[in-house]
This record gives sequence, C-alpha cells and structure tokens, in this order.
Amino acid sequence: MSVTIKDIAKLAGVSHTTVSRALNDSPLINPETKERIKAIAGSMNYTPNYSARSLVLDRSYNLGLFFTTLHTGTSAGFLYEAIKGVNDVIKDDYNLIVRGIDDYKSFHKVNRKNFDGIIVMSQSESDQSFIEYASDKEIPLVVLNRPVESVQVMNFVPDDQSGAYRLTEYLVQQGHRHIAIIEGKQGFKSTQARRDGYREALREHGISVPEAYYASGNYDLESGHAAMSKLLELPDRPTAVFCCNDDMALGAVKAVTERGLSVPEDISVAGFDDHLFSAFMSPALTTVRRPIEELSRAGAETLLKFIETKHSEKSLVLFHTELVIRDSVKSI
Amino acid sequence: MSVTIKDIAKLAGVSHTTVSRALNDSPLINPETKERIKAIAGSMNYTPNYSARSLVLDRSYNLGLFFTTLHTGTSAGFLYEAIKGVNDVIKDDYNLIVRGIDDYKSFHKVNRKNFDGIIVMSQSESDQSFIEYASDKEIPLVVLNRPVESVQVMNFVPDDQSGAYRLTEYLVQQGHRHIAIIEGKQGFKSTQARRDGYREALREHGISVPEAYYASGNYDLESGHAAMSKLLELPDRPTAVFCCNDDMALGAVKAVTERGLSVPEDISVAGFDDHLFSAFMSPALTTVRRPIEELSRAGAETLLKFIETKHSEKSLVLFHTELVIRDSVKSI
DNA sequence: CATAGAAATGCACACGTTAACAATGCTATT
DNA sequence: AATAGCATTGTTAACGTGTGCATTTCTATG
Repeated sequence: MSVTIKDIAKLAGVSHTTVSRALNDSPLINPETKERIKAIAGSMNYTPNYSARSLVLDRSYNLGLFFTTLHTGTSAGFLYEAIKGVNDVIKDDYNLIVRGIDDYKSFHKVNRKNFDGIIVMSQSESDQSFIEYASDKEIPLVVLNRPVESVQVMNFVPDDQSGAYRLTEYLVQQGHRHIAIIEGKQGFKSTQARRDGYREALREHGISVPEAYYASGNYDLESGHAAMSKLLELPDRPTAVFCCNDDMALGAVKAVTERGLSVPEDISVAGFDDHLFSAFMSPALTTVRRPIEELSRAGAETLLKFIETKHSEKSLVLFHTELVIRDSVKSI
Repeated sequence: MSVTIKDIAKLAGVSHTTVSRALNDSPLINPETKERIKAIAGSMNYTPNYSARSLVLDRSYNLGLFFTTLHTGTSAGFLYEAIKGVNDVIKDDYNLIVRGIDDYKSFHKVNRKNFDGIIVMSQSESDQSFIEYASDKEIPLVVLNRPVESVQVMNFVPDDQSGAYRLTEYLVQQGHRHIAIIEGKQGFKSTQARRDGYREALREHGISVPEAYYASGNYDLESGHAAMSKLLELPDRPTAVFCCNDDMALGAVKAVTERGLSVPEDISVAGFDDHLFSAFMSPALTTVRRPIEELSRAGAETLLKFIETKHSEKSLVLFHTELVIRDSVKSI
C-alpha cells in the first residue's frame, strides 16, 4: 500500500486535515508545522492520490488534445508540432490525453468530469459534431486551426489568406504573370482562404487568371501530380504554380520531372504549410509556414487560464503566417 | 450536477448497490432488473465517475506513452506511427497520455496509482533511469524500439541488424563493391546494430572495407551532409553509401547534388527507417522500413493483457524489418 | 409441511482527499 | 478581569463507486 496523508498525520501527531492543509500551502497552518509536515511527507515519499483528489475537487487534471483523425489526412508533422506545443505549456500536474475523434465509438466518456479542458486541432468539418458536443457539455474548449462558426469557442487559426496573398505577391515580384493554382479540398475553409488570398493578390496587381489556371486538388500528393499534369498540357502554360499545400507541391514537382522538365528552370512551384520535408526536397520548396506549434502553445495557455479564472474571450484570433523563400521559384 | 448511480437507484426503486452490480454485469443480478436498470441508466445519460471508480478499484484507466524527448531527435513520423498504433489497440476505456520523459521535472507523479501501465518508446539510453524507476515502482511496463538490459521488461525491438544486413546485401547484388557507411550516433544501440549488419554482409561476400569508408554521423541531417562531403573527396570514392537513417541520407543526397553530381547515376545512396518523406524525395529513397506502428500495436496489446492477467513473458522480441527498394540505388 | 439451499437484493463501510464548521488557546483591548 | 477576536488545529461529512456480509424471498427436496 502506498502512503496517505493519514499515515503522515499519525507520524506527525496531527490530524489528517492539518496535513492536507499543510501540503496545499494553506495560510491557516503555522509555518513551522507546515515545514515539519512537508519534511515528513518528503521523507515518506508521499504522492497524492489523484483519484481521491479528483473525486472531491471535481477536477480530473486531464487535458484532451483531439485530432480529426489519426488515420489518414493528418500529417505527422502536424501531430508532432501540436503535441510539442501543448506539452511545452502544461505543467507537471496535467495529463495530456491524445486521441483521434474518429476513434471514439461514442462520446459518452468525454465529459466535464473526465476532462478539465479540451483542445481540438480541427482539420475538417467532420468534427463539427464533436465540437458542438463538447461545447454543449460546457467543457472548457479551444479549437485550433479551423474557424468555427456554429458555436462560440476560443478559436485560434492561422491566417491562411494573408499567407497566400504574400506568397502570390512574391511570385509576381519575381516577374511571373502566368500563375496557376492547384486548389485544396472543396468545402474546406482553408481551401477558400488560400484561394481568396491568391485571387486578391493577382487582382491588386492587375493580373487576370484564365479559367484553366484553377486546377482542382484535394490536398493529397496524387491530386497534386494529376493537377500539374493537366496544367503542363495547357497551350498557355503557366510559369509558376501555387499549390495549396506542400503535399500537392511535392506531387506537382514529380509530375514536372517526369516530363523531363525541371523546377524551377522550366516552371516555378510554391507550396503551403512548410512541412518538415519541404526544406529537403530538391529543389527546396518555397512555401508558407503555418505556426502550428505557436498556435498550440497559445491554445494551451488560454485553456489553462480559462480553467483557472473561468472566463476568457470566446473569439477568433488569427495567427501570423510566414513566407519561406527557398529554391523552387525562379526570378524571370 | 451529473447523474450518479444513486439517482438511478432512486428512479428504479432499488439500492445503489444493485445499480452498480447491474451496470457491471454482475451475475448476482436478476437479468430482468439488470435490463431495466440499464435502460434507465441509458435514458438518464449516465456516465460513470472515473475518479470514484479509480479510487475504490485502485486503477486509473490511464496508459502512458513516453518518448525520450519531444523536442529534438524524435522524428515526427515516429511519434505519429507510435500514437496511431497504440490508439488503435486501446479501447474507449483507456486514456492515452503522451509525454516526453525530459518534460518531467520529477517522476513523482508517475506511479501505479496514476498509470495502469506504461509504454516507453525509447530512443536513447538517457531514459534508462526512467525505465528503472518505473520498473522499480512495479508499474506494468513495456519498452519499445531499444533493447534494455539492466532490468527485466517486456521489450519489443526492430531487428536493425538483419535489416542492415539485407540492405547491404542488396547493394552488393546490384554490383557494388565500394560501399561506405555513414554511421549513427555513437553509443546508441541502433548505431551498433546497423553497423554490425553492414559489416557482416560485406564480410560474408568477401568484401573488405577501407577505414575511410566508416564516416561518422549522429543521425541528423547536417551530419549526413558533412559525412558525404568527406566521402566524395576520397581518392577511392565509394559507388554506394549506406546511411544509417533517412535523415542523414537526405543530407547526403544534398551534398551530392551540390557538387553537381547526381544520385543514383554518380553514386548510390540508401537509408534506414523509411521516413514519410523518403518515398517522395528525388530520387525516391531505397531504405529499410522499421515497423514502428506494428511495434506499438503489439506493445499496447501485450501491456493490456499484462494488466488484465498480471503475467507475461518479460523478454526481448525482435520485429521484422523490411527492405524497401526505390530509385536511389543504381545497378552497376 | 418443514427446511435447506440457492437466488436476489440491501446495508454499511471503505477508498483518500478536501472543506465547512467547531473547538481550543492565546493576545490585546476595555 | 472579562471578553472579543485571531491563529491554529480537530471533527465530521462528503465526493461516487464497489464489495463483504447480512437479509429476504423463492424453490426444491425429503
């Protein structure tokens, strides 16, 4: 059996209440007894029983970090940065529970008793029901990466539109006038934001885009390959292609090389996300970095603050994205 | 307030004991009452209070998945596959807590009360003390990825040596006779195993290796770049280089291209690990796949079984690695 | 018909912690 | 000297669940 506050109490010749107070730094306790008790607790190698504490305090000390899915579509780097960011913030006294939303057969066990707070790293609208469920159960909730409209939550999102804008503007500055886009998955907020940024930049520079330059994709590698293949067959071939994420950019580059052409000599390619591999492809990919780790860190901090103070701004906060210039875009 | 078994008891006109037994499928309870109570519980949207249950049952329903570090050295793919593998196995009633060992200021809160079991994805000997600590506290423990000798634990490890052997043999089969190696971090078990596999294959084929062909590295990208740079300056330049992981292979390829040479035309390169990006580099990397996800799945399964039956083989199990042939090795 | 035994249910306590309230001793103020 | 008030500690109950033992009810057997 492990040691409890009652054991300490016996040894110290006080009541277990006094021990509890002493260990929790209650101002009610005489500083001397407090020290004495702490010393005894230390020497007995005492560790509090969290279950008992949770029961009476009605707090689990669990934080949930939920992803849309862990199976497909979630990039490893994404998971990595998110976990790192959150773990950096929470102290030793919280447990970080990582789960894919689609792994739950039922949300039954997700409730305020089991989770002091929840961070949803949302990648698609499919977890809308989960978000609404958690919000409904009044579990402290912050949603990252994707703007949520149906319910009021703390919501931290990278500013995809301005990232796409700056990237496109950069392409223009490098002398490109024929700039195509390979789009993300239809229906995703991120797809729209990136397209909007692209459009806005071109419009402001007085560049019009032929219909054929809008190539459809779905964020995966193969779709990037297919889309680029089509673009290359165009009579009026673009000199630069903005791929809405790095995965598709990788597929696109592959399509170019397969045709015996080269990036960036024959055609420039840019991506979005700054995946881990992007710096090491050849050519190293010019892209836009999304601050996933910062996002997660900020999310965790806000969540903790909310748990403690019980109030916070439930509003959308945009996070700065950053243009990363490498070697896949040629100046012409 | 949320609903408890006492609320159900009141509504059903029985004692809370009966409710508890009914919900736990005790054979003591009349099947009809059992059904009735379950129905009521369902309609009231009852969820058990895990803290209370934990307190009396002395089980936390928490499983820990611990990495050596989450900061540097842990590849994202590694983390991803491990989490996926474990999460695939545990049912809805366990929480998976993910943490970097070096994030703990003190292991104090790691004990049998807080964790029903622990999986350590060990990447270096620096977590030896953690493993011994957990073993000492008699927390059900399985260590993955790295062989542990100082204590008896369930230990699942990829067979790096045979993987390195097969890869090297493949290089020989492709006609290579001048095969260099870029080694991993000194002191790591994996470094030694891979070097051993490499040596063994060459010895068995009667190929001797000049001292200069042993290039030192430390598993990171830059070290691969540096090591390859040296190898390329050798008067007796190798025709193939076995890099002890994919990260270093990537750096090595970069070093080759920077010199205006090309892989695999001028020099063949092979890696180890089968990182996510490896299939998409150009050229796609020939490498050895380590079954991290299988490892994790098996580890989780064994751990759960141990938790339930309280006994299991505490021994080392090697997992099959797999040669993945792509485009970075030329037949000469 | 009496009774042994099985089946079903309830009572009371335990798990380890916190907290409201009570109690004690002491100091300072009148 | 009486008392108000503060500092410190103790008493007791509570959180929600599971379980050993007692109790009741029913069934079968002689």
